[in-house]
Amino acid sequence: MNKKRTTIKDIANVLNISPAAVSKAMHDDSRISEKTKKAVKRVAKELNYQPNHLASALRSGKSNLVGVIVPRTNSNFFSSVIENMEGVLNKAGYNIIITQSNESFEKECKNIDTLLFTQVDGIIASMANETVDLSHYEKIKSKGIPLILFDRGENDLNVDYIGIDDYDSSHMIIEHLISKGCKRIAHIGGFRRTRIFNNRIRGFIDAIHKHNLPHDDDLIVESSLTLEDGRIKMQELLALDNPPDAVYVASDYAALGALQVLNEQNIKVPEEMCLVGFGNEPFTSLVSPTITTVKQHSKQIGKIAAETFIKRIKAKNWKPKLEKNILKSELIVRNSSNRDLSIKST
Amino acid sequence: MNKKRTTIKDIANVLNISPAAVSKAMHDDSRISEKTKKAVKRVAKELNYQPNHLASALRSGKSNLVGVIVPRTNSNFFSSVIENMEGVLNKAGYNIIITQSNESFEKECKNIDTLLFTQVDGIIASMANETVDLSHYEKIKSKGIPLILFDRGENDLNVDYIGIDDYDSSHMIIEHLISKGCKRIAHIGGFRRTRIFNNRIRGFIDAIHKHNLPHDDDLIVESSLTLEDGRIKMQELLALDNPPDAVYVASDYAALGALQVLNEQNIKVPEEMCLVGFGNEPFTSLVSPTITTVKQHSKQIGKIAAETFIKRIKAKNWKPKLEKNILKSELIVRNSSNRDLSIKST
DNA sequence: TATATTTGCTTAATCGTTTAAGCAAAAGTA
DNA sequence: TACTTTTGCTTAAACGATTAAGCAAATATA
Repeated sequence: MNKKRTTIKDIANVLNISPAAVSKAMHDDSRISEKTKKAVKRVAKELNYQPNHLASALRSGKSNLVGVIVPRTNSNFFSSVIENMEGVLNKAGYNIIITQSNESFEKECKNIDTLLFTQVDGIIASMANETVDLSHYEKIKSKGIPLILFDRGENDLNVDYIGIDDYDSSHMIIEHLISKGCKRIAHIGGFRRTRIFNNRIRGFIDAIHKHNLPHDDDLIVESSLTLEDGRIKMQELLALDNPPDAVYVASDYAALGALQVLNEQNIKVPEEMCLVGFGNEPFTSLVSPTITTVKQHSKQIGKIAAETFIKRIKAKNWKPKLEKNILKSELIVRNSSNRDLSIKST
Repeated sequence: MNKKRTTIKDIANVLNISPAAVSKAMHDDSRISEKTKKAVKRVAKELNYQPNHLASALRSGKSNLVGVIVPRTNSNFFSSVIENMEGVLNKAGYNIIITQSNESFEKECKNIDTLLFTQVDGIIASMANETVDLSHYEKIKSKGIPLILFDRGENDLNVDYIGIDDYDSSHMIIEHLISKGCKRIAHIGGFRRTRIFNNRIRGFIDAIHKHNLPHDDDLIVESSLTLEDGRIKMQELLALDNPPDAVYVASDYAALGALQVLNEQNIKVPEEMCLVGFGNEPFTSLVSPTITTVKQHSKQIGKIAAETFIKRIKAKNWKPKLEKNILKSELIVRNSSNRDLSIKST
């Protein structure tokens, strides 16, 4: 029962040098001879030395841990972002702690406390739907550790941000729908208080105006964008005196709910109603009809977020110039909007 | 720019007592007077004291961190397990570090190294599909920290395990299909080397025999159970001279692939072919027809796994009696197998 | 009143590493 | 040869908490 871990002291004893020399040898300090370095590394391997992360973190003030906060992990988008973030961070010697807010403001605050308590070197987060008060994020900033936001961000916080161009995405969608002959387009959006949803709504309205389509307030609704919200809002839209001939939903989950209602009411998609979602969740290609949606480049977002963190850590002199990475999104046209123009036309 | 954190020393200075007294007061040591405790806690709050987790972990040898390894987080099952595990562990003062293996053996090994390096107090894991060699898990055991497996476990490791009764689940499914008039049932399973898939196959075979249905080796196939695998294996089954009238697929993803093929080939589900999946992924209730599946009680599995860990930590004297929690699963009957018996009957 | 026990703290060592400071010996320079 | 510089290490003090040991003063017990 060999409970005792090997420490640098043990290595030092074997080689009759000081623990300090061992520590420096392990870090390839220039003031240690190659011979000693070789010997130290050999003995370290022989004794199966595993550095005590806590001790080095305590001494150096660095934990080599990055905290990640996402609304939930069981979304394809977030899980893909995390996977790619992890790849970059692991290579740079960082490990990540993933926490979920479940879209709850309270849980998000707790997560931040947990992460700060764990002495993470930085936090990469995507805000919960509920979040309006930003004081807990200010807390991170005031500690002086890097904070990077992605997808769900907030301009007021004045921190690095990586996301897609939501405003432009709305334009892409509207132009696609117009090209499919749609004349009266509705938008089931998220709440305006969240930046990305506000941008999507602004993009929607501006694109509508640009192309001289009717701007009817009844056609723009806000919700939490759950599947159930999608159902309810779709029903409301269908009950209008003058219902739309296309719906752009700001989330795939809500789009699915809308699709269910359309199927139930025997409204043919895309013939009678075009439908577009957002996020490219896997199920969009599995349901019938398959749903046209927007790909958010989760891989790049993850990588860039991680790289931005590393830049911030390396730049000791906290430069105020912020990274605002806005990626172009990609429209994935599927059956829910891909109707034959030879029948209906311009 | 107030970079300096408050330490117990600062509190001690304010109150003119020793840091040791402060530490004890914070931990409600019986040898500290109520008056001092009150004062310490008041000053701690005033100075916004946050205990340095690294220092206490280093000294006490406990990190209060639990490592979690899952094949992937973007599955509803695993994300729900994690959420519930987290609830229990947070209450007990533990935080969790989530890592994903992406079903890769190599990544799993790396994750274990990462977690051990981070000095976690225990590891709760579900094994990757690829994993056959168990030496890296033995490494955890040899460090003397608790290892708890769930869902994807392995008897040879001789550790605590929480999962559902896969053998019994197969029986439930077969009996349900027989009650729906199915006479020739096929099984698209996972690889036998993984315990749960082996159990499902064993259960399938035994149930077939028990009810005197034909046991045809062509009707039992093994695969990685991806959506694509489901497609391929379904096509193979349909190409048989004597194809089945029902298919039990050991994963919802593969079941979805099978359903796509059936839809494409205009084979009516459930009239001509009954289909049952496994896992109760959300999309099973979203596709058309909805898929009959098995609910795995992710919430309970998460909770019990966390509670088992806590038990192990508290039981300093490493009792060899292992927890083997086998929960009963629940069959969720949906349209893909719910055919009208008044037409076809016993 | 004398002794034992309890209370409420302090002192100092410790966890394993990093790192500033320092010091010989070796090598370079004039 | 006499000096500066570089090399290759050592010493010792941190980092911030925990904790065993100890010691007065207060309280209890005989």
